[in-house]
Amino acid sequence: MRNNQILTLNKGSSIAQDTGCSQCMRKPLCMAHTLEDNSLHAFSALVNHARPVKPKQALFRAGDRFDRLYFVRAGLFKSYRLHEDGALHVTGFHLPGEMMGLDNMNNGVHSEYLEALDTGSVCELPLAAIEKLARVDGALVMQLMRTVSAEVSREKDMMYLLGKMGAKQKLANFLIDLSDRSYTSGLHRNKIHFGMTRADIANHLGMAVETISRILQGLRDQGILTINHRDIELTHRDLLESIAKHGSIMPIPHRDRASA
Amino acid sequence: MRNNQILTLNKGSSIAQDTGCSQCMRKPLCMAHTLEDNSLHAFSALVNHARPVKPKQALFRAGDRFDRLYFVRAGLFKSYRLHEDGALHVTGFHLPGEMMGLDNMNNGVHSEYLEALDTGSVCELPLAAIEKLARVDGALVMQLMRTVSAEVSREKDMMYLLGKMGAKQKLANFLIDLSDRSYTSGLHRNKIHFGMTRADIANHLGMAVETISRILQGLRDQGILTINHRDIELTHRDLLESIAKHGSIMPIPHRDRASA
DNA sequence: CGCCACCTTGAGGACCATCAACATGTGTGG
DNA sequence: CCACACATGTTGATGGTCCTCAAGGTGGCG
Repeated sequence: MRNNQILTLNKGSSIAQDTGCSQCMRKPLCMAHTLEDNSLHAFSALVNHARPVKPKQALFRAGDRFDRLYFVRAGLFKSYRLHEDGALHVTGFHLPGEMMGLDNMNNGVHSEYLEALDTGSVCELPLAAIEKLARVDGALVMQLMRTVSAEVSREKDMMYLLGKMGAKQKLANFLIDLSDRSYTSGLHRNKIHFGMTRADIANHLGMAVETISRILQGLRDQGILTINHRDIELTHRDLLESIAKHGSIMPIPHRDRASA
Repeated sequence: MRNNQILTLNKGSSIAQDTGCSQCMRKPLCMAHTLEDNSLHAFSALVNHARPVKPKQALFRAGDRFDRLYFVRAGLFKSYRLHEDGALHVTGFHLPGEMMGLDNMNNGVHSEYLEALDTGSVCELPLAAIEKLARVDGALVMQLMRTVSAEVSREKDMMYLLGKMGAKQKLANFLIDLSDRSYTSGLHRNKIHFGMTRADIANHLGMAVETISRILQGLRDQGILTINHRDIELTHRDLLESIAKHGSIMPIPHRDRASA
């Protein structure tokens, strides 16, 4: 009982009038949500909607031509890079409504791999369409810029996390982030389902799998969350947030501070 | 004998016909370099050129309205964030030709601070202008996207560095990167001049100042570089690159490898 | 000259990666 | 339905890397 009902929308044929943006159930999340009716129509006409994707299927590989942007309609995706020395680095996970594939438009060739962890579907926006759209509606370009900017912002957060935080704080932030994004995608806020392995998480956060395991058990022992395979329930979000912010549980938040 | 000659171009008046993009000495580095003559003209007319900046002067602060993009014309800049707990995080350094200020267009308010480390100058592109320009020339939008995409790509590199590398490897990569970018900006490749303190570097790379110091001395003792205050000369770039790639000096690069 | 910011050097210990072994779950074929 | 293999996850012991604290050195600028 995963997201099959979404896929079936597109199953029978490729006519799929009903998969256009205006009636998309993900519209509130999509970058298209701010567009006016006529702009939305133009946008929708240029998008390839709801292409189904199977688990482990790759949307693109490093070296592939960079000719379109992707938006998650359903499912969970991960992107990663392969470095010269053979090291693999998981650069991100992608939930419904989020943009993917903006890894290196610069030289027209992807630098990342992008693959599905789940059954899912994506919408595709050809790069060539953007230029056209820009002429029709400048606001859309601005919206695209905003989406990209948000991505940049999130990556700076990630840099802070990777550079400055201890293992526990990293994981706490990861969980909260995932929880928030799941919630934005319409799922329950405190019940997270992973599609990724702990190795994926560890790799992404720059730590060892064993450390993930230990910290997770530690949080469970403190009664902050419950674990069941890849399902986690946050039973004490406040405490987890305290760890995410300060690296440990703060007794009572002070309000006075002789700050600089 | 820093970059004063550039500033003097703009000193006398603000008429400054000669500070337009078409004759800018930084043009080869700027995102404007791919534009056709007529597009370039339209672009140039909307840009505020070569605004001079004094050391420590802030171009914007977190909370300021996000209404323009900046391009370094001369000098060195650093951007940083202030986190809830009071922690400061240096998010990047910016050399001539590079774009700055795309930290959070999303909600129209900056999330970073951006300030000059040196005397310098910047060009400003009002956001409102982008929308106009898009209608004139779709290619410019694409160019902007490419610039942004390059930024995203660089940040992913940074995530890898912060998450996966040891201290020595981090610093080696930082030096090489700085060297390359200095070179791109027209300076000598193996003679780097810092405008930033070691504390800034340490903060940026997620390490302690003491570690920076120690590793730098270590590299000096190995004869890989020479240090003079904030001037560093790379005397054995190959060795430094080896450290940057593998975390240590590799004896002889193998060419045969039973890879997967 | 003396202050202050910046940098260096040393000693000790925390944190977490690593190695190793085991547990649990999942899928496959008999 | 069971047996087996493989992937994934847990748990424990050990050591290295690098942060922290502390003290001293250096240069710039009033």
